Amino acid sequence: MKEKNIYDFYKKVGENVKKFRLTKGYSQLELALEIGIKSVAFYSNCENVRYGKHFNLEHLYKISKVLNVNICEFFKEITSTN
Amino acid sequence: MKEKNIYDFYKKVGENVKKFRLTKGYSQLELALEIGIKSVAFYSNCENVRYGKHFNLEHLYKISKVLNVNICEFFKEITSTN
DNA sequence: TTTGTCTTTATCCTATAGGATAAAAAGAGA
DNA sequence: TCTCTTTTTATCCTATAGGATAAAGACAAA
Repeated sequence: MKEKNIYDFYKKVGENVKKFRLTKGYSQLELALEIGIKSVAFYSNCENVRYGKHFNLEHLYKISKVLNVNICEFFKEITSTN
Repeated sequence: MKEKNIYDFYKKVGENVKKFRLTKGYSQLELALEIGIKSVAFYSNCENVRYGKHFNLEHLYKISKVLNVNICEFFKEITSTN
C-alpha cells in the first residue's frame, strides 16, 4: 500500500523531529512558536501524524534552523538507542 | 532576508533533483508522470522554482523512490563536479 | 526548412493543506 | 488534592498550494 508507505515516512519524520526537540530542550509550544505557528494543537498533530496533518518541507526547513541540526537528520532511521 | 534563504533552499533542492534526474536518464515529463503529475509545466516550474512553485515533501519522497536515491541527496550542497 | 522532443512561460481554477480554536486529558511538582 | 505545564482530541474555516492548460521557445536530427 503506497499510502501506508508515505504515512510511515511522515511518522518517522515526526518521531525524529520529536527526538531532536527533546534533546534540545523545547516543548511543542516553544518550537511551534519559533517556526511561526501559534497553534500547539496543529504542531502536535503534525508531530504525531493525526487527522491527516504532518510536517511539510517548509516546517522541516525552519525546524532544522531553530534546532540547529541538518535537515537530513529528520529522514534517518529511528534509532532505538538514545 | 529569511524569504531569500528558503527560496535558495528550494532552488538547491530543485538543482539536486535535476542532477539526479539527468544522471538516471529521465526527462521532466517522464519523471513528472512517474510521480503522478500530468503537467510537465508544473514539474518544470517546481524544478526551477518559478511562479512560486517548488517541490514539496511528498514530491521529494516519490522522486527519491522513482530515482532510487536517498531523499537526503536532495538537501546536499550542489557539487560543481559531476 | 521541417519535425519532433524537451523545456519554458504565464495564468487560471479549486480542493485541500495549513492552521486556528476550544476543551479535555495527562503528567509532574508542591 | 490542587495547580500548572504540556500534550492531545476534534473540528472548522479559508487562502493558497497543487496542478492543470495552452502556447511558445530551444535544440537537434533529418
